[in-house]
Amino acid sequence: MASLADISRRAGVSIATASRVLNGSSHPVSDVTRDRVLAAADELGYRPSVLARALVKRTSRIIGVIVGDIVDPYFAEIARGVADVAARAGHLTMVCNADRRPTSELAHLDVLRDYHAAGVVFAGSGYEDLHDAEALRHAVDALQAGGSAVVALAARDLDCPSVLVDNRAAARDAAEHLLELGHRRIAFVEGPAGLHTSAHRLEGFEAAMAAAGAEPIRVPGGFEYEAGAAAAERLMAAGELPDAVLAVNDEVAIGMLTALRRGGVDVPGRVSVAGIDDTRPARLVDLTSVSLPLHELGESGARVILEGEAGDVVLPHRLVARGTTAGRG
Amino acid sequence: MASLADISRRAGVSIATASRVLNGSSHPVSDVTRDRVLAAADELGYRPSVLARALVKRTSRIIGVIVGDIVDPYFAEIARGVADVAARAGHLTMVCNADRRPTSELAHLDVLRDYHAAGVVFAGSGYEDLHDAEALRHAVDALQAGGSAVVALAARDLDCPSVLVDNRAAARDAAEHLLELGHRRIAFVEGPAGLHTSAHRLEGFEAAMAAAGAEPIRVPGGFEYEAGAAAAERLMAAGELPDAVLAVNDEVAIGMLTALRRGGVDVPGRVSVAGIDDTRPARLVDLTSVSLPLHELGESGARVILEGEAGDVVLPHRLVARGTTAGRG
DNA sequence: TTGTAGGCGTTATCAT
DNA sequence: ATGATAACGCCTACAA
Repeated sequence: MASLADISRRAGVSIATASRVLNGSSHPVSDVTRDRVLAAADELGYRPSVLARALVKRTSRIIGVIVGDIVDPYFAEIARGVADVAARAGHLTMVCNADRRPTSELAHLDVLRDYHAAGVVFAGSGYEDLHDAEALRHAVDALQAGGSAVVALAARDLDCPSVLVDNRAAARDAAEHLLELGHRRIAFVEGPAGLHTSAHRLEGFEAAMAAAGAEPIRVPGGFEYEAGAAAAERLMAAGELPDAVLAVNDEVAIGMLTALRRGGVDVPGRVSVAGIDDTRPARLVDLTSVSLPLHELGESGARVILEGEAGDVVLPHRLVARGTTAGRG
Repeated sequence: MASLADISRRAGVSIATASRVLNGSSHPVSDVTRDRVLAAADELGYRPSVLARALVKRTSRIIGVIVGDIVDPYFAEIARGVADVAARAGHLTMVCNADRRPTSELAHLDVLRDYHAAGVVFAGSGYEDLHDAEALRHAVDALQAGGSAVVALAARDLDCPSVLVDNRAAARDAAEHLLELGHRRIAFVEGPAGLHTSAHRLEGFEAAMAAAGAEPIRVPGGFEYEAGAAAAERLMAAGELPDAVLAVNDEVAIGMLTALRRGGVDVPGRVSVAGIDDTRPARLVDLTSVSLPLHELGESGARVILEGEAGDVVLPHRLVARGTTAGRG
């Protein structure tokens, strides 16, 4: 609460001088005055007002991360990546939970703009056919016009740099792994409808199947455990189980795996199961998955904001074969 | 970017008047001028500057939630609870990841203070013997002196209201469930050392065991999957398996469960496994657990900040018996 | 090298 | 009912 005025008074200098030494200005200041100011600031426990500073400089050291679901480990890992480099640069990162609702994203963007955020990171994928698409683009424009940097870490119809992973290739690699193990009847548990990521992963799967001349089986799903479990029930109820199943993400794969085993189905003996993302739970249950550089994604995102690093990059992924996939008996 | 000055000019009124109608002041304003101002604001797309406002009012509509680990579903659920009621009141909630490091907590508290946060919620437990305890208390004092409300959702050595769950009772209930099933040799996988929550849950377990005249077995652990898996390995390597194991939380229980089954141990046939928290993954793997009102905890926390609701409350929990615990064959 | 002064966008006090 | 105007705390030309 000690302000620059307090410091200047105590140090016997003008506010301007105090300001100059206290904010690393390049403006020359004699060593003696500098020391006096520093001493005064120290004694009074001076803390610059970020509010006042943001008001005049029109930018703050805040980075917003818009995530689709804060409980999803996928986003949590990305958020940590952002926070790590942001913190190192003295920036604060705030994780905003959009609950996969565009209107909620919009609300967060407004707030971020209000606070003159240094930048905002879109961690999740956008919707293919979006009613609020226009509004979203406007919000992003406004943000950028206000000096905030914007970066997307997944496919979005936004005019901003991006750091991505190749979801089609990731799904294709997983499918090919299953095919190489000798499986032909492979089911794909789809993600939420309308999401780019869902569509891309499905495309990758179908491409691999088509190339192998195998018949793809599609099962509706989602992004959460329950969806995987429900898909498993459906598969088991249908009587004829597939040789293998690839899920749109790890959570769904684990839901599938668990329900299958609970239903007495031997995994990987009878059916192989694989996921995508390679989040922490995947490693726990020894799930075959495609490892995505989630943390790096976040780090890179923060860097394009903080250091103006070039965007439009695609980071590499790699398949990690574990205990839930095996060759045909 | 349209400021009050712009509006007042366009509406042909003073800045003061424009301000009065635009911020729901109780100061009387004639209907005609009000309409003119409203119209001008609308045409110019006026948005009040939260920064300027916070600067003069010395308070902002930000609520900070300090979590120990953003990947932990326990915290995610609490954060959602806070965000839900905060959003309804037009407040923004920012989730701050402290990585279970007091120094990190301190840093976040500083920022929150800088922004004159309306309040801060400590979602996680404090440390029993903390080097930074003094600093933390100071930070909280400063926060409160600055007008921010503070509330703790777990045991902390802080001078602030709290909304809690009874961790001792929760662990005791779980242990009693195991005892009632006829188990005698029960192991407890402990949480991270030095954390209040860890200590309380251990106490509850030991109290139940003592009351039943059973010999408690303690196994070091942590809060994550890996700790549970490691504990399982240790147990299996030791040769003689316990009848049942209670883990300090669900993640550890699931790590235990998975490792046990992978090691060929029948759960719950040979050994029963239970956790505490009842987070989403627990329901997935059909884990017996103690259900804590995590979301409500967050909601209540937000309410004591927003509505000055009385603190120092203890919310009820309840045991949920599922498929990982069974009576002795 | 140091100081003066205007401005950032609001709110609030005091006149009118 | 309306309007000046002084804060709030800081930065930054422009002067000296």
